[in-house]
Amino acid sequence: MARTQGSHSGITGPKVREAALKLFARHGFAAVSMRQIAGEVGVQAGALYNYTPDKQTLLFDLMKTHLEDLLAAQEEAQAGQPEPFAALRDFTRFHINFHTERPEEVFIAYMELRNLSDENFEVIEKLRRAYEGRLVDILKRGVDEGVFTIADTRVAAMALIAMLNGVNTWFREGGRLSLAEVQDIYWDMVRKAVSS
Amino acid sequence: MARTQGSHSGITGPKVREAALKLFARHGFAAVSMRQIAGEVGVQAGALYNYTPDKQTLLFDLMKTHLEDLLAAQEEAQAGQPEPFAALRDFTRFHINFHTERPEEVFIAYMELRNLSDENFEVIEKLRRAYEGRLVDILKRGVDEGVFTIADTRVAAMALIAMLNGVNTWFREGGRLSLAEVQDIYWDMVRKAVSS
DNA sequence: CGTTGATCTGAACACTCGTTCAATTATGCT
DNA sequence: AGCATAATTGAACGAGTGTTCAGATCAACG
Repeated sequence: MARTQGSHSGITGPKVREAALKLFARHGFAAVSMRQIAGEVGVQAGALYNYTPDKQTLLFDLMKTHLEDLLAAQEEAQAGQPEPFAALRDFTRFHINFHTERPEEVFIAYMELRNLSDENFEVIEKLRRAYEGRLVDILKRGVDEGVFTIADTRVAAMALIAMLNGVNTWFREGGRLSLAEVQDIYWDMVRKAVSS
Repeated sequence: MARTQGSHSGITGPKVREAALKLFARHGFAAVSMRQIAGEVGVQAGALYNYTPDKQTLLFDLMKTHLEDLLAAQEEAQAGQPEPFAALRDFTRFHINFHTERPEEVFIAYMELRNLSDENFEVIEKLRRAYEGRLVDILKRGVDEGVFTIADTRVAAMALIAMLNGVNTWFREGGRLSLAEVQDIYWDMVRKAVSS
């Protein structure tokens, strides 16, 4: 046998990425085989190599796309907000929103860093640092304008992002709290943490 | 060949756990083979099965021991601190201290949950929740006594622990900041986050 | 309608995996 | 000193790994 009916790059390509995303998030990169991904797509393992040069690049592309989307979305959400206080509030809400909408991508981007080659790791790390930089900038502006009281902006940025990332470990849509309520609770803590 | 010189359960046993800890933390559970662990110990793969029934139990024991140590150490550090404010300060310092001292155990305990069987996962999750409960209790007492202002104690506990765990992702001994400085910075943020 | 190129199969390659076990040797006890 | 047993080896098991590729088939274009 060979090419199957209805096969098309525009369909199989996204399917491969979706299957990899789901399986990597669920079982971890190392624990998922190319045959499992192929099975999820409905194709033989060899066919995957029309869409990725190898398994690791598949992981890398997922992470890279996710972080680029994150940066682009953050830029749009934040577009021209000069007030540090409002900017921090928007950042907090945006971060929770974006991350709870993509739990699988987030999980992979934070858990599978060690499975990247050195070069790929550098690319991903640079993107992550760029995102952290956005928050650092907001905090610095706030400190300069006397709106925030922060001992160390870099540490504060790391601390706040870690705190916000924590939402993904427990929040489930349809649970005790709505997303809006969670956003309010976290914004309350963030706001107070950077106040005097 | 067979039993080697100097071989002893009291020596090889801990060596196996140390090797597994180091390798699991560095490469991830699924990416580490029993032969790699054995190589690190200086023994053949078969010999490992004198110390663990299987690979997964090896992981489980590492996680269980870590969390039990954490609970015991926290209990001792907190022993009879009735004041919620002082208790939260002590908790913050203790948590940072304990976690930065055991980066490998912490990493494994948070990253390898999905590699546990259902029963093993339940045991670990119960221990983790017990630890979170310690913080929830402190926060609740503080709210009752009017010392803290918190919208949702459970969420606040999760948020604070996530924030404190973040230290492990960037802190390195001998870096720009000392551990004491880091503890002060985080305590400052924690304190403010639960204040009115 | 015929042809070309994209797409997929299925088999194969060369390893690696976790785990078991008979055989063998060192250690600790009497 | 001699013996029981704890500790380890090394080979073996069956299954699974990522990746390659010739050959087969389908889709689309001229």
